[in-house]
Amino acid sequence: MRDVAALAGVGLKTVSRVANGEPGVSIELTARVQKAIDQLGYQPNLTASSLRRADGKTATVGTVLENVANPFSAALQRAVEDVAREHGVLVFAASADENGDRERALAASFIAHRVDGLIIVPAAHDHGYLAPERRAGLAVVFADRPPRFLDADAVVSANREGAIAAVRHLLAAGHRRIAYVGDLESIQTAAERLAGYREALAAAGLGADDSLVRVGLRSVDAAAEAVSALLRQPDPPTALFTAQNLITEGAVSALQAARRQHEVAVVGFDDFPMADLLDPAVTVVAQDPTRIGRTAAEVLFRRLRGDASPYETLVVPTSLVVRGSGEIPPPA
Amino acid sequence: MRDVAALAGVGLKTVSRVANGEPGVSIELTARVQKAIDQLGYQPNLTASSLRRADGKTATVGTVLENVANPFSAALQRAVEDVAREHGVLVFAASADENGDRERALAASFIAHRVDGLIIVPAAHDHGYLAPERRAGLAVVFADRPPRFLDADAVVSANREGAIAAVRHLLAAGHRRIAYVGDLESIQTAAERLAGYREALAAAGLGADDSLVRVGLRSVDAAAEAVSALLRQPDPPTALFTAQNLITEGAVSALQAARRQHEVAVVGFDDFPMADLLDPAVTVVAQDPTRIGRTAAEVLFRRLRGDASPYETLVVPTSLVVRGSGEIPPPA
DNA sequence: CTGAAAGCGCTTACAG
DNA sequence: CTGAAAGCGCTTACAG
Repeated sequence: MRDVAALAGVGLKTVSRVANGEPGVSIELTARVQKAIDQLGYQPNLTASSLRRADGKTATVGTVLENVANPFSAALQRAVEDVAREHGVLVFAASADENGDRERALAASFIAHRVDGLIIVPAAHDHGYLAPERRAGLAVVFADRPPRFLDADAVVSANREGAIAAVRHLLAAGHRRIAYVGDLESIQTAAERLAGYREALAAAGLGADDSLVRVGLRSVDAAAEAVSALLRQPDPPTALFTAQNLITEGAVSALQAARRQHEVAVVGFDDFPMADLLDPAVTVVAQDPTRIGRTAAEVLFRRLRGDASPYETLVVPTSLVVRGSGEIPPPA
Repeated sequence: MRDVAALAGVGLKTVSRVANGEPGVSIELTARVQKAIDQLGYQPNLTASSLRRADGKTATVGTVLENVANPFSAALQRAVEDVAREHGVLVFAASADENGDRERALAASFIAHRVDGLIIVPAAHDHGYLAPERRAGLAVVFADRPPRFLDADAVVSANREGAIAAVRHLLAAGHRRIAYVGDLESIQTAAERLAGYREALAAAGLGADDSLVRVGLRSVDAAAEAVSALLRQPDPPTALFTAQNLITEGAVSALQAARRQHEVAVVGFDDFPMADLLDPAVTVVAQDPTRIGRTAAEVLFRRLRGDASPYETLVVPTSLVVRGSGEIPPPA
């Protein structure tokens, strides 16, 4: 910028005005400065300007995802990117892999880089660590799961309602022995889905049968094994509610291995690619990660614009996508 | 930092030394400074330090992907993130959606934010625009596709060889009428795959039959329609080489709709989730986006460390994953 | 071992 | 309309 000013024979401030499109520079000087800019290939340094700028904004935000490589996180990230682009803001992406320490480390790194805001899919179990930063002006929105020990904006799926819809769908097909196959109960969304499952069964007058509940499954293989075991037990389920993506995949794989995919009904929570091309096609309660991401980003930018209304939790509805596997009737 | 120095009763430089873990500060002063840091909740400002620092590095890099939401891009992004983390570097992610102007705009934005390096999956057809920045010290590595009109490092898949392997596999099963269903020929990787297809056929003494080549397909639906049309033509193919992810999905969907998925062989280029759970499971030539991303990032960080050896293009091999659809024999 | 002065590239708050 | 001085939060290059 100094070089541009020297070449154009003007003051530093005049170059700054031209570079930022500020009004009040004569046409003649504007042209001279522009010419010098082009000639030197000058590129403004946003990081320097944000340092001095009154609001201190860097025009960057960070997302802490579960794992960019999984479709849910990727769709959420893309939605955040699209909203950020409308605001001329760049997005850092990072994966915490369900590791609370990693989440904290990533948040700290984002803060050191002075992001304006953070969108976090919680891995940690205590978000109090963000309180001081927030007081210092950082905007934070939680996505997919609510924060703990911190009052903040959050955008989540209707987990309990979605689970209820899934189980009701199986009940309507005539099933009475419906298994729940799910992730760690310590994950808030997983707990909500299990609660929904229990609530739907209770509403139908069915007691809880713990032999039909399998939780704590952390991989496709673990889910497949759990389903295989369920199928082999004395009084097996006639239908499965699989409470998450990878678990649905494991369940389908186990049913195929046992050649029972056309006998045992399945409704999965969360949609996945190719679900409609499987045989049978898989009925799911679909979440809407794009809408979750977009909504979270919109809330974030509202806060950055100064909105100081009370924090709120927005719930994004799920939708039942009927494809075949969930409509298999129980054996006569 | 000024506040910390005041509270600890030391000079600014001493705080700087403690914050950066530089040696040569007495134990006593270190303790006093540390206490002040904790008490004030001081967080160093990386963006300010990089401004003054000798090397000017910001400890950030940017990736311009096709679209974070697709599995290939997402896996690549994740691999870049993992390598960057080892170097204490944060990663911006952005999607160009095959739009060259968007790629340029994103690169310009990253440069304004003073990233140390860029990993680009090319959408533009001329990368000369990066030459001045590179001279100014920016590191750039291209992934998945080579750059044009710019000498630079690139990491790509063995597209031609992979296509040859796919077609040879179908030839070995006895097929003679093998269709090519692919994306825009203007995409360099797509052109390579088509060339590989032609080369493999020629090597088997089979002439080119243009009625079996469908290109320019930009969506799942377009691919499905093209395959439906192929199946209806007078002398239909007995096997399909689908040259990309979404096209394979469309082809499988069209075959299922025609109930011919067990009669017409398919080998796809690029693996996809659930390929092994389809009926028949889909044989593919798998790319390795994780390795592409990791390799590109490693090259980038080598350059940032000062490696000035000649630019090179690294080729990541593909692998044939035999699952069923590619082993269907031609009708007797 | 410690710290005062200068400066990174820019914007702010003025004065002309 | 134009620009010189001060300062954002830090590191560099010194001097003690």
